[in-house]
Amino acid sequence: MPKVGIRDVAKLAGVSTGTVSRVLNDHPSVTNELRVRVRSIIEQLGYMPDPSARSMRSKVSRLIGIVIPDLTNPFFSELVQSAEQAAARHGYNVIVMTSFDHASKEADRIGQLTSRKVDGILLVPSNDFHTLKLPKALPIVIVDRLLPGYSGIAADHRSGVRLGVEHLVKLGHRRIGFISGPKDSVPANDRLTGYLDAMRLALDGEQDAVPLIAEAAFDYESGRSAGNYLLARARHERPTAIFASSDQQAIGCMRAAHDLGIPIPAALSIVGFDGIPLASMTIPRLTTVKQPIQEIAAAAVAVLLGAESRTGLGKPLLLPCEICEGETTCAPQPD
Amino acid sequence: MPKVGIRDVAKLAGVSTGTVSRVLNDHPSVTNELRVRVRSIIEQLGYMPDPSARSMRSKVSRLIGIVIPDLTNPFFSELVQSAEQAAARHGYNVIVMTSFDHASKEADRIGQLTSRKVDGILLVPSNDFHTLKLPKALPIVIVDRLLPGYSGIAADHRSGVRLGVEHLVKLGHRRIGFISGPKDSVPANDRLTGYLDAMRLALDGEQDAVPLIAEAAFDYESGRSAGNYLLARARHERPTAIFASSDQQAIGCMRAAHDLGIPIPAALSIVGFDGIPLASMTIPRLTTVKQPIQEIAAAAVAVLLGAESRTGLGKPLLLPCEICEGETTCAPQPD
DNA sequence: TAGGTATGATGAACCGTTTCCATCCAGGCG
DNA sequence: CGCCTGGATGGAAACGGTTCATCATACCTA
Repeated sequence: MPKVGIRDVAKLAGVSTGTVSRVLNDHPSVTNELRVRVRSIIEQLGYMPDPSARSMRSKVSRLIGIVIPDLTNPFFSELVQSAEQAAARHGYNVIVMTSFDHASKEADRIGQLTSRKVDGILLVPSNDFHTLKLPKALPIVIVDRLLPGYSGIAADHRSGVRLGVEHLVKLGHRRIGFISGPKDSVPANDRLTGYLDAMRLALDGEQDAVPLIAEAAFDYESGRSAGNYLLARARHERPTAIFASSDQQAIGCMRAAHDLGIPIPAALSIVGFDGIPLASMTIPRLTTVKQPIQEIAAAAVAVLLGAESRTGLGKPLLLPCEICEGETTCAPQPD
Repeated sequence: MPKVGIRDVAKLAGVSTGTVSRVLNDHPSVTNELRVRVRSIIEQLGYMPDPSARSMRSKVSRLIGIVIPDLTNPFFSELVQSAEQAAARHGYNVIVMTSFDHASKEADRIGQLTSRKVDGILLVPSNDFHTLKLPKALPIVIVDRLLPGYSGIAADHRSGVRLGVEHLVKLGHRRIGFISGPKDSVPANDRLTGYLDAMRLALDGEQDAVPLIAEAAFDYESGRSAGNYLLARARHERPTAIFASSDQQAIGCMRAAHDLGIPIPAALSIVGFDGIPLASMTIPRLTTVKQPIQEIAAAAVAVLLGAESRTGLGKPLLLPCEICEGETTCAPQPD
């Protein structure tokens, strides 16, 4: 069967191709009656405009690029999925690429997307992101790992952690340990700052309220050894609660406590950060601070598509986190 | 800066645009000397051909579509990541879409990809896939959830499970329980068949070798209750080993055993299926049958791009699984 | 040496839309 | 009533490559 083009539609409708095109693009200056007639012909013929031809002339591809460090990371996979959804609602499709946290790969991917003429790029920068020159012509929105000097969208890690720590304080905890993320990670430092904020503001002056920090990577195993480190002291010196910078860390920490014979939450409350699906699958279910991934993705797409005007170098947009109470927190037991 | 087009390159090189085009596409009938000269001009000008213009005439988009049920599922996210890698090696990019296991969404996505003129589609069909009419014109390869009557690529679930069960048999186990997947899932049934194969072949005639099966969904919680069910009997009747149809099930089952005070692997060996990253993060590390995800993805892309000739309705390509020994298996203890 | 042929390069047509410009027509106004 | 204004439509150029029919050149062969 010969493919049906815009000319076929035009001929059958008895109008010019220009008019069909205007109907296709909802151009205001088409009579309603005509619009309806052309639409029905389009329907009848099963005509679908060719995106290449369209994009060649109009310079709009209805395609956005997503570059993330690692799709295997549940946080990013959920982010991508949400972004795809959001883009679809605007009639856009997404091209996904992985940088493997490698700056040169990242630059290459961005170049590919640029030459593909995508209408925008959603970028989660790799950790060894240095001073990548971003293509000036193309809308780029940086997500999650905000770069100083660039605008972007992320969860408000700092306030989120503070929320979680204050939750523990409200329950009566004073000796609250913190498992930090890697030192060179921007979000990790934001989270640490949130912890210090909360400790200072809520507990200033109280003698027990000394920050107690273990640095670790974000993964499970690191969380476990950080937990072991924090818990390796006499009972009345040991923290009664631990806030972990990631859910994976928190789960590792639960494991450490369990192995030490410390019951959760009776003798130790634990709060995680991220809100990945796994968090609700542990036993007991992990209390965690959930990042608003869907909202982040939706906002990023909205910015890219210019639904919200942004000039590029504004200040970052921070979205609030939310605490998800599970079963790993309760008031501290008397010694 | 005015964008540099093929004409600029041609003019500067003193050749025609046709020649430049043929250099771009490695057409054989260009002098080597000329090829080099044009290439250097291209480099010098930083010229990048416009994919839309290119695709409009040549009908090749260098884009492939991927439709999966759920990107949040670690198996699929790894599949997508591997496919993206494989496609990139061929100079292709991928458009990712999620069907949420919904047949109508799936049909819609496939339609979008078709009208985008992708060069092929990698499809993991949704579970309520009925008799979706696949666009005849477009190469489609079905992955993982094979459909009877269609060609496709998947891990050899049946042999893989058999491998795992035989591993347990070799260790000396006889009472081997099996946590199955949902009845209406094709891979779940393949896995069940593999279990039955192994039990029949290896243990035929032995009195203890009675299949012991619990049906469950693939998730963690279902695995836990299936584990509880299988383990709720007197010690000498209880299975000494359990094979779970997914790693998540296996981890849930570990939890169940732990809660019942059954030490792993001393009193119960457990083997999972899939080989997701989480499997190596449990304590003890889960022994599991790993699906060759990368190979599946690479093969699927190769088929799509016609690197391997395909007739469309050939027989499915099954790739072998591999056992990853962890710490959840050992010989059964004497009663 | 003339005719045939293989090879490399050319120029123009072509792909299927969008968009610009000219045209036409209806209605308002002086 | 003629002129002007502005909205609706038609017609064709333009977008930036690829490809096809042609052509020039040089090489072979009879």
